[in-house]
Amino acid sequence: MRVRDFSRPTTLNPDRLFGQVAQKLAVAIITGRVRAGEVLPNEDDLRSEISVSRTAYREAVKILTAKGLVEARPKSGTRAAPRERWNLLDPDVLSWHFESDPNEKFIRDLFELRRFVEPSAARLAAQRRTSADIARIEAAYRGMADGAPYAEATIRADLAFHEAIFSAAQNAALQCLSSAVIATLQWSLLLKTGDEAAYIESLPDHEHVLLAIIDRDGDLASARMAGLVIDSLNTTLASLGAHVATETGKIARIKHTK
Amino acid sequence: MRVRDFSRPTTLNPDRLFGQVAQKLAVAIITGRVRAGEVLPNEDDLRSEISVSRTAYREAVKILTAKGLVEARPKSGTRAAPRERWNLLDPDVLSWHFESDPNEKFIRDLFELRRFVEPSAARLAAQRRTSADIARIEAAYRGMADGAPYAEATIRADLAFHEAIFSAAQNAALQCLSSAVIATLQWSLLLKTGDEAAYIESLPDHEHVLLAIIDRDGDLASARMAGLVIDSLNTTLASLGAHVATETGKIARIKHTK
DNA sequence: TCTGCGATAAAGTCATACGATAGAAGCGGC
DNA sequence: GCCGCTTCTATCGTATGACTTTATCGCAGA
Repeated sequence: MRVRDFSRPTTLNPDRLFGQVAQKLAVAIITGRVRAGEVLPNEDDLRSEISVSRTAYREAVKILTAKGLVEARPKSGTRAAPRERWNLLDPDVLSWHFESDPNEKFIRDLFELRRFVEPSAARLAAQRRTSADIARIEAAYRGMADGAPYAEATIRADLAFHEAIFSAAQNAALQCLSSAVIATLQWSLLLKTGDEAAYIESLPDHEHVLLAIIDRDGDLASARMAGLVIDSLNTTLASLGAHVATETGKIARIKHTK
Repeated sequence: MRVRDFSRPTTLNPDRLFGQVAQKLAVAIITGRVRAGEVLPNEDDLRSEISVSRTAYREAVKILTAKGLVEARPKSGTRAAPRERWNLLDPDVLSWHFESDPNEKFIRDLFELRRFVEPSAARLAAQRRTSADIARIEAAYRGMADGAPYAEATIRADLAFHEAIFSAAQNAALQCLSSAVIATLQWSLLLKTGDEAAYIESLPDHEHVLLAIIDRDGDLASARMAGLVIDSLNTTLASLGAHVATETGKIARIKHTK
């Protein structure tokens, strides 16, 4: 499944050769086409599919190594790493997940993380926000309210809304999780596309969060954000169920990890 | 400040050349010796300091690119990226932070993250733990209780305790944060070294968390873990204050971001 | 002053070569 | 025939030199 990916192209240069190779390999690993075995088929693959020099190949491997997707041991070969080693929260790794089918367990995990993290971020944002932060969040909210549901600009505004809140929380470590939240949102919006009612109903929730942050009411902002996330999870799971039900052929591919 | 680093050597191969170069560059960036300017002095530096081929240098740069520390653009050169782009939660990036002086703001940020995430992890662990999880957590606790405070084995047991709880939470996304928590703990333990009272007082807290998880009491586990984190933050901040007060020469180097 | 084209610098790509070593295959001794 | 040792090979790591691509900067012309 190839979907629209609105995440900023953080590090991988998609137009550069090593970036393309890295993406190709990463997707093969993440989708499970390559397990914990040798990645060596690529050495032939690069000779057959797209002829690429060893330099470009090695640099692609270095990128994947840095993100924990592969492990290159001195002489025994370059193997795909087990999933526990992957930096699942790395923006690129998350973005590569969009190339594969939705893994329901992983989406649940991400939503769980949102459920824990985003209310706290909203609380901090309420306590620490500057007027500039308010302007950013408010602009994003307007973009959501004014645009047509699921239009590209509207989706971008939705993502910007949540990102601005993380930014206002003034916590560098927390900020790094915003990419994971953005990815979760993208999955969610993608699956819900067409369910305009759910989108419109979520608008007041967003506004309530905004108002609580303006009022510097941390508890309220946290509670409202928690409600927002839970609603989002529920509608997403409903859509996911519908998704699975309609696309019968894909049921088997919805993998629950263990 | 070079300190003991107990984090598993995730990806960087310290014995390999490109790994050493990557570490060298990363530390230079993280400590702030290189700002958002050119990293290009290295091209000469590698010629003067340790003569390293262009291959090894480029692969090191690729690693740093993958972790968001540098941005390489065709003509304008390879620049150190602004801090917002860094993958601060990447295990290697965290481990490289240990090469620099403690940044109080960053430690606070990490503790804030712990404060939000770890109680939730404890709650999930209580709900989902298997008997194998219990065995792991309990073994780690015993290691903490039996060993001498701040001995290497004891510290490892402490880290293992928290990691085992993350593992028991059965959430892949959450699990990725365990490396950040481990890093926070290491800073904390390092700063508190010598304060045996604080360590001994924390033992019952750990045991209470363990018991709540055994009882599958999520609320209790969460609350107790929250208390543990807060206590840890308080004693750490106290030690940090003492640290700053005694090492007068370093006060200026304790940087508050912005 | 603005526009555009070429010079230029740096990253990116390719090809080749050699060294080191882990793991496998082959060989010989018991 | 089984076991241990040697050799052999595959693969990663490193080095080097040449060429390509790209984007910035400055000069020249309108």
